[in-house]
Amino acid sequence: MQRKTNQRDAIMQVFEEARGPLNPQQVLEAAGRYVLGLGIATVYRTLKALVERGHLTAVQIPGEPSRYERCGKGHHHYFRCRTCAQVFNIEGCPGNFAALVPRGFRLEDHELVLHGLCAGCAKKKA
Amino acid sequence: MQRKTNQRDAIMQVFEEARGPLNPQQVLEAAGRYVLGLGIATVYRTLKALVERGHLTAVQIPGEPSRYERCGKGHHHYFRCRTCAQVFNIEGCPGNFAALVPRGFRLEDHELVLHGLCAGCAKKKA
DNA sequence: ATAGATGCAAAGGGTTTGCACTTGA
DNA sequence: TCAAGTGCAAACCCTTTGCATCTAT
Repeated sequence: MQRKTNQRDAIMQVFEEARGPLNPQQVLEAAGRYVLGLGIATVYRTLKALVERGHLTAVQIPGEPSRYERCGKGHHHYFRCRTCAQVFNIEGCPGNFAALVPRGFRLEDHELVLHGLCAGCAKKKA
Repeated sequence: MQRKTNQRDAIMQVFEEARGPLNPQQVLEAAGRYVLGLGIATVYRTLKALVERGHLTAVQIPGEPSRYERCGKGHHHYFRCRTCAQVFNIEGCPGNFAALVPRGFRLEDHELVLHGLCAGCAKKKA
């Protein structure tokens, strides 16, 4: 991560434009429009490096490959559309889950994923 | 799933004794004590068949292989220990997340995973 | 007897790594 | 110039599949 390259610029640009977390394949397709011949290995290497440098965070949606998004968006959660499989960021957090954990357990963090239909797919279905 | 076999009995027995969802490797290790020579392919095939028959459900903990547990435990969530990586079932559900979803989205389901230290690991650390 | 079930090994899909080539500084 | 960065292909890990063998009925 010492040099500025077209590949890296393209990958970072893609995350600027993203509306939700992206998986490596999506990054390859999107960034590949800026840099022809972009390889999947470069995508993985860049994602990993950006996570280590604190520019991206990994987002795990159960049953899917890792997705990534820019850091600094604050604590939030995700909504995954059952129809189009897109993942959207959700603002806000219902908060305190401490009451759920058994005696002696120490709660440090939580992840919440909502499932359903996004606005677009819900409209199409109606 | 038409015949009764030792392999299948062993695998189902393992789920009777489980305190939380198990991944295929854990099932292989546990069931392998009852049936020597049990193969991983049989585990995967049996898990898949049991899910299709409605005896098991797949549980996805972000960033990990699928885990499985018996159906009929009602709606619940999970707690994953950061130290020992075990996953525990959590009773109860903080409930209504409808307020979080953007206008036009249709909420159908949710998953919640809590992270931290289980009682055993918290005690050791203290 | 015979089709279902199993175990092995090979094949798949996603991710990582080795290595020679390219390129930014 | 020359090491960081890249692309390709091979390697890996987890999961699935093909196939010969075993076994419950």
